[in-house]
Amino acid sequence: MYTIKEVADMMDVSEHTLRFWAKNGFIPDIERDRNNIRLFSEHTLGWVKIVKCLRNVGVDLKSVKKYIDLCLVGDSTIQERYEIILETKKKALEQMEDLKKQLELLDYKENYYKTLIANNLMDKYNPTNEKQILAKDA
Amino acid sequence: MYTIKEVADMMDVSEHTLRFWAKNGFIPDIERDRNNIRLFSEHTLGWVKIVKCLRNVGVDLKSVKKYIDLCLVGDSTIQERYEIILETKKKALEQMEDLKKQLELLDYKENYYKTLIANNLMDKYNPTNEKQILAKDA
DNA sequence: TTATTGACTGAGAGTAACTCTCAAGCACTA
DNA sequence: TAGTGCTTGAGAGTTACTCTCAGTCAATAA
Repeated sequence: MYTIKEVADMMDVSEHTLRFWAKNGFIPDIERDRNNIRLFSEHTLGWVKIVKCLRNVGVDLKSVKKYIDLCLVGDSTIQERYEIILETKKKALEQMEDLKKQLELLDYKENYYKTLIANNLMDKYNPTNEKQILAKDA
Repeated sequence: MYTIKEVADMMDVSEHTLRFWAKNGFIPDIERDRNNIRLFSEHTLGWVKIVKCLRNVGVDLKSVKKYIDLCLVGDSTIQERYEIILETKKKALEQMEDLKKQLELLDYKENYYKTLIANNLMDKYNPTNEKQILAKDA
């Protein structure tokens, strides 16, 4: 059993956020000790893990709630949950592609600045490096 | 020269967001026609591109502003801008790693549900698939 | 035994970054 | 010349936290 602080450290989610998720039904089955302190079991960590995963991939809380509630309903929702997971995977893969594109631009900028610094050159007339970027994109 | 709508479509950023960015100094040098309508040049698109890139990687607006302002100052800030780009690249790569981890969990869930559906099995006692996930992680 | 330290609590205010609504202006078209 | 469609700025609303605060409780230090 873990305290909220331990879970926050382990999962890299703030205590505030964990409380917020707990209060709003994103983490079911949290036990309490005799002093009303939350105790997270391994089972409960599973909920935290999936909520964190969905949020990281950009699923909004409303949809996360829907998924959690489907889990709680039980067997009859397996197909629906499966589809949500597939949909979420698609989103995640799109984000990967997007990140890769942004990294290309960052790489380009890195080299641009590196060259400028190495050659002690100026970019007075071209603050966004626009011409180079477009030339490269074209 | 592009209208705000054209830019919004091209760059996949909403018109609202473009106006918000423009109003707050994230997109310098936007011209206007005689009816006060914004006209985006290729040069201006460069700004949109870098703002979008930084935001997508999770850089907050305050830091984006800092970078933009450094660009506007000119040559003397090249070193500092270079460091910001390096820092941002690091963040982007971390996000990649994170996304990969989330994808592993999603893959696991996908297979779990797929098997359940194929075998018409139940997950009554294990709504978060906790045991399996931990077994795999362990 | 008292005092203080530190983790925890719920309620609710504050924040970032959009996101949306609205009334108004202008230009084209039937 | 009325309507349609696109634009404008101002400002309200939304999401998902994020932080502050006053208060409870248990354990340790004096």
